[in-house]
Amino acid sequence: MRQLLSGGRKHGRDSDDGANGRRLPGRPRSEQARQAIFRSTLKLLQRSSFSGLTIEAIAADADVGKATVYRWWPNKGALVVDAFASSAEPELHFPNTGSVYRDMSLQMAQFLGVLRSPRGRIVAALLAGGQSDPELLTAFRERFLRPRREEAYKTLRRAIERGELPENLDLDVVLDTLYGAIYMRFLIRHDELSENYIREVCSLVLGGPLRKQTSRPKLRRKALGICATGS
Amino acid sequence: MRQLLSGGRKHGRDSDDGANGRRLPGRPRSEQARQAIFRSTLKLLQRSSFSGLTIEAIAADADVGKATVYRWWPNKGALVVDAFASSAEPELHFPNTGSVYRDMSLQMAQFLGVLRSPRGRIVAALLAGGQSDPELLTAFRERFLRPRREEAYKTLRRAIERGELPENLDLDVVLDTLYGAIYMRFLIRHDELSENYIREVCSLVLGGPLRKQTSRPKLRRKALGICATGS
Amino acid sequence: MRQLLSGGRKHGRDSDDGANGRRLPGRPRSEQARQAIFRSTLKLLQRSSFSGLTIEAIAADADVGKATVYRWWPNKGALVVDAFASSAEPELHFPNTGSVYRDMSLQMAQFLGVLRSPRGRIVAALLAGGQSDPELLTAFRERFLRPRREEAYKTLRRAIERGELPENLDLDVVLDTLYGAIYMRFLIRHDELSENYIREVCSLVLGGPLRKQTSRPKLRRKALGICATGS
Amino acid sequence: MRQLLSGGRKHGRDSDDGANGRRLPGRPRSEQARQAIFRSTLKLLQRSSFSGLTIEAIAADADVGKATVYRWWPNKGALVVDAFASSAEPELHFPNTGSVYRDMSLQMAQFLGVLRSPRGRIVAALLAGGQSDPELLTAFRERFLRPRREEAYKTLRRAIERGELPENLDLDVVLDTLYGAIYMRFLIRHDELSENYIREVCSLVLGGPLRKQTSRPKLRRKALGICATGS
DNA sequence: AGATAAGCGAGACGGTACGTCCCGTCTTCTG
DNA sequence: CAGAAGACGGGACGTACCGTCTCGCTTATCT
Repeated sequence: MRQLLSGGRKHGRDSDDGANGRRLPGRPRSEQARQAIFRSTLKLLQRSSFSGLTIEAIAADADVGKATVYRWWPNKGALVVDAFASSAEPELHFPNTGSVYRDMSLQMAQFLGVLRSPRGRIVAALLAGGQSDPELLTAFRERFLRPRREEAYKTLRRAIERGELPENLDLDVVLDTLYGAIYMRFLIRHDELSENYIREVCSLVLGGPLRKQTSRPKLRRKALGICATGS
Repeated sequence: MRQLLSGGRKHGRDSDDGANGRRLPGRPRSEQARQAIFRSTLKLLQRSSFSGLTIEAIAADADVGKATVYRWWPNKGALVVDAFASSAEPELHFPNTGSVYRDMSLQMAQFLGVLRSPRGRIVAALLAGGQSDPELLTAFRERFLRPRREEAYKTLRRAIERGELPENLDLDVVLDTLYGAIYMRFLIRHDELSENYIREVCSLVLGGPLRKQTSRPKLRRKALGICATGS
Repeated sequence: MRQLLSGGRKHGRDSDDGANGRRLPGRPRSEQARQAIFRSTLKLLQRSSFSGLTIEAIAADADVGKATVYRWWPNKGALVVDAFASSAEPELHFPNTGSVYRDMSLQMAQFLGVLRSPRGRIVAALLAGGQSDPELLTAFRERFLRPRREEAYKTLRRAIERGELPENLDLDVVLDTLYGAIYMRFLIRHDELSENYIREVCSLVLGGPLRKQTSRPKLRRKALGICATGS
Repeated sequence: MRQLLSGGRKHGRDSDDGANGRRLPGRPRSEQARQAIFRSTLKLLQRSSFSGLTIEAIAADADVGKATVYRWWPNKGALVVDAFASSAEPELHFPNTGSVYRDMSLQMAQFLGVLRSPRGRIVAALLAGGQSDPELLTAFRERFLRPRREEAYKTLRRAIERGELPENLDLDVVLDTLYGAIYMRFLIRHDELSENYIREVCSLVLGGPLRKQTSRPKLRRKALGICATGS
């Protein structure tokens, strides 16, 4: 996962921190340039789409030679995913409230916040670009999706231990159903993507909180309770 | 909605079928060229991605002047969506089996078939392109999504009338949850997109068929039945 | 010379004036369109160069179908030369003052007036276009140059008869030397093209008028001494 | 005058030969590409006219990117004039025989040789193109015409010092009359452009050589009689 | 009067070249 | 040896005209 899409140059990050602590000869990589490139990438990506973003523009905006970009990233996708990862890491953790419904809907609401922020454009750009660049998609999965999913597993397993969810549940199916509902409205934009929508999705998939039951009793009873036992 | 993304030329389709039956002066649009362009677009799109597809290549493949393409479609996206819609219309209908679960899962399996076929690339291309071109996304929604959704509403309403689903159900939430699960795995490709996955999603969201109960009794009872009553 | 560059259609000009006086069936050529095309051609040529002039623009400006232009003129050059000839005929005649110097310099001054007028652009355009289109050059010679040259021969022969010029003079050499001096400054634009320049050229080639002698005594005395005193 | 029509890029010719001898950073301009472009330009110009010449064809023939052409020359004319100047510099000098007539007619015959060679097409192309592109014409004057004219002045001044020509002669008028006669027949092509024509023009304007008098006695006697006998 | 014929405007057609943009690579000098 | 600068061959962009074509309509002569 490390350096997923980056080039394998001499002075790249992670290359000189071996046990010996020796550095290679020659000028070391400019951390300043690296960050300027990230900054410009994210900045430009908020104005244009993935396909409208050009290395030329990034290099110009970052006051950096085009070759410096190509030296460290093999293509646009690798750079974008790196820039995204470098900026998005610390957010989006799962709470532990003692209720799956609350844990999941809170985290999904956080995620919704990200999608609505300027960084939402970047997520869209990554997924768009990933449709024609498998490595970009891989990077998105490894660097963004997987870390969150690991946490989500824990949240769901806690719910199973508490008895809130059945034991033989396929966690991936649950998570893809929950998050798929978000991604769908985010990517296709055919309907409102609101906190209330998230609550309804969670209710539908996880069973809602007590106060929700009165408003949707029939679905639960009919679709799953009675139907299940009575027929 | 008609001619959503097409140029506003004189001899466009739908322009001469008014009540008067008169044609405009000037050479009429070449239906032959139009179809050759569609054919080449779909053909090339199965080999390359949306961004790798070029108008130049389409025109060359269709033995058509580049200007003829630009005369009728303002951009690549408009052309692709038109070509896709012209080829995808007649499929993907909903059966009426008397069971929501069966109706929905059958149609979703059909849809899965499309996504797995060469035309799946086109759906991916449209959604990717749509992230930077709102009109493309609009066209996708109007020409592809909406017709299917109208049918889906009917299917769900039949289920409500039969008492399979509760009356105050938000149909859009149900549909986005079901199809979002498909789109998510289709676009992010992090996990298998199989008929079995579809069945599990339908079970989770709609409640499974009778024969499925034995295999997943706990989920239903725990997640929704017992949980609902017990908490 | 007739219809030098025009196409050979049925209803073209000069086609129905045969002995029989019969017209062909079918709609006759529109004289109105013909003149509108000429008008637009000359108008547009004053703004742009020959190569910058387009049939498309002429047709649009003349409110005429592009095919109507192509029906009657095989190419841009033919049209331009036709338009020019239709507008320039009546000018540029030679006076008969009894002095070659005066006859020639007066006519050359008239010509200078044409070159300085908006029509000068057209002469330049014709000669420029003629460098890559032999027919255009031929048309320029036949329709514009030759008629004037015929008159010029007469003027020079009168001078020979009067004894102003020697008998075995090559008239073409004299005329090309005189007019070449004008064309050179007109086309290369390296120096002033004034009435005074014309007088000096005439003096140099033909011998100047008596009153010019004081200002340029040595050249005159040497080059044309006897001539000057003898006439 | 230097770089008359060339673009103002960093690594253009003449840009690094300052006193310091330092080069600018960045890849230097490819001399190889420059010469290949010139070669192809001249080669193609001998087959087609100025307007038929395309940058696209030049770039293809020179195995060079189209952008490389546009990087250094703003338009076709600038390129053509540059290519022409780079190939025509060393010729067309004036002899010093002790006779204006001989000096001028010899040089004019050399010039005639150029006009008749494949390079003649280029001169025609330049003057044609120059009618719609003032900069092209300027370049032609500065790079081609002026150097020759400087030499011509010296030739004529020598003649004045020798007493062959009068002192107050307007040299430009003489030269434009002589060369105008050539340019006129070259550009309009209405009559033969031969060495004999040149001799006749020189005789007419400068007074012929002694041995020429027998062949054209009347003109000479009248026009230049005294001069001829008195010298 | 009707048939036949040709010109008219409009405007779409397959093409070609335009001049621009960016690609990803390269070559050079500077730090 | 990295970095900036910037030129390189390449290729697609979207536009402008080319000269041709197919329309519906108009204006004539010929039967």
